[in-house]
Amino acid sequence: MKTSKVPEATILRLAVYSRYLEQAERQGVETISSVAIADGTGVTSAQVRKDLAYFGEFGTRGVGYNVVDLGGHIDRILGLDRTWPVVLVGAGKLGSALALYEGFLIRGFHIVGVFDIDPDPIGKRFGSIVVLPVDRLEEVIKKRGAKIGIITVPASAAQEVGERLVAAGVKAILNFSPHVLSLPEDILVRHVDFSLHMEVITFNLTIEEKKKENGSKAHRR
Amino acid sequence: MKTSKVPEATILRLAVYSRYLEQAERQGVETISSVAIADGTGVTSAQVRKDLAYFGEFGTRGVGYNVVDLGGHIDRILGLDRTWPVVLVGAGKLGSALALYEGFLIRGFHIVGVFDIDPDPIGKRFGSIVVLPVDRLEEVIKKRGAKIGIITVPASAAQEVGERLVAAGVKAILNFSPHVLSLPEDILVRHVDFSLHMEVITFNLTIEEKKKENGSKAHRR
DNA sequence: GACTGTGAAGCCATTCACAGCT
DNA sequence: AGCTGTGAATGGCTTCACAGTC
Repeated sequence: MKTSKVPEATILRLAVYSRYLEQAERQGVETISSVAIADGTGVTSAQVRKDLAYFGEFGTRGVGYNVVDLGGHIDRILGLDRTWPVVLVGAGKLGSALALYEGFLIRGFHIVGVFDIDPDPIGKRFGSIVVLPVDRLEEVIKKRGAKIGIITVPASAAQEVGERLVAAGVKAILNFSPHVLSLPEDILVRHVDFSLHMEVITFNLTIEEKKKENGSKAHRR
Repeated sequence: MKTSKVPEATILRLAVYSRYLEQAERQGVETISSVAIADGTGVTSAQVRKDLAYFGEFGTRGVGYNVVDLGGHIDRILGLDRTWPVVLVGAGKLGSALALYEGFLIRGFHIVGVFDIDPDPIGKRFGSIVVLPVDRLEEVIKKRGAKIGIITVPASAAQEVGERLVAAGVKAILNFSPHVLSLPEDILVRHVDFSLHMEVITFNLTIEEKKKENGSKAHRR
């Protein structure tokens, strides 16, 4: 019983297709080809068709895909055909930004609880919800049935927070702290580290520079 | 003149090794094996050795790697052996959080300018720097020699901001807006979309649920 | 004996190219 | 003719396994 045979890259692309289809739908497009989706999302048309083929046949040969239809299918595949209650621990700068992040709301991710250990931010409002002390974490997770948690606490507190989330019934965690969580295998953890992106950038910029240096060196002799 | 033959996955892992080595160094470890690095970062030891092999021979057979030494090599490879001036456009919630993000500072990414179109946040201080109007974007980029820009503006403004950054000399962009930028090929753009992570999570949670359903269905008949 | 560095094998994802439908 | 769906070919990354070194 493996988790699935679908590449993660495919899932990420499906999410991108979904956004593109929403846009096409807003523009009143009714039918769309794999080439059009590919152009709009920066992949190849064969890739689009292969990705969709993992889940069924959604198009009509000689015609293309019905935009609304395909969008619905993809959203169902991704689990976006419903709302997901999410709890967030760590009401610092980043936590506050995420609690109010519209991208989450639009896609059905509802922040139903924001928590902090520090008494300072407790009582603050983020939209309709109020920052609570971490003591009430378990209570809220259970009452709201949250299966997803977001961690935006400092590295030192991350592991403990992760364990409490799991103990209270959370099945998946989006971790923005720099600490690498060690949690049971069946818990889905995704680690977001902005510096990692920056480092890919600086690696490439550094290569560019080296190339230029070598170029001028070759020229010189 | 291809950009390089090194897989991006390798670069990302090098960044992770770098963090792990820093930690080992702080703990006073002098020598470390590929197995130890692998265990500490969740990869295989062969992977660690292969990744390093792209750039040279840094270890001693029968012994392992010198922690400080290897860390230095990796940081040089990633371009982390210096500081990088970075400008940030969009002083909203997320922009503020990033402007103060310690993870950047620690790794040598110095935010040397924060800009906004909205007059509201202008004049606000983030640490030592003050939010400026976007008119002064070009001036600051040139004066400080920034090659990296971060975009945290709404989708509607992202494209224009991207173009202005490039026109002023920025070579790489970390884009937090939901808009997919179209910029010259030689500009390195990395798109960060939190919802994408969430969608990978909901896809997997949805699969889990389906599995359980099928399990009980199979049981029932 | 321990551990690195690496060619070869294996595996997985992407691309190709075309048969099949409208 | 146009476009999807897919088996086959390709390409690239990861794992294996071992020769080389300390």
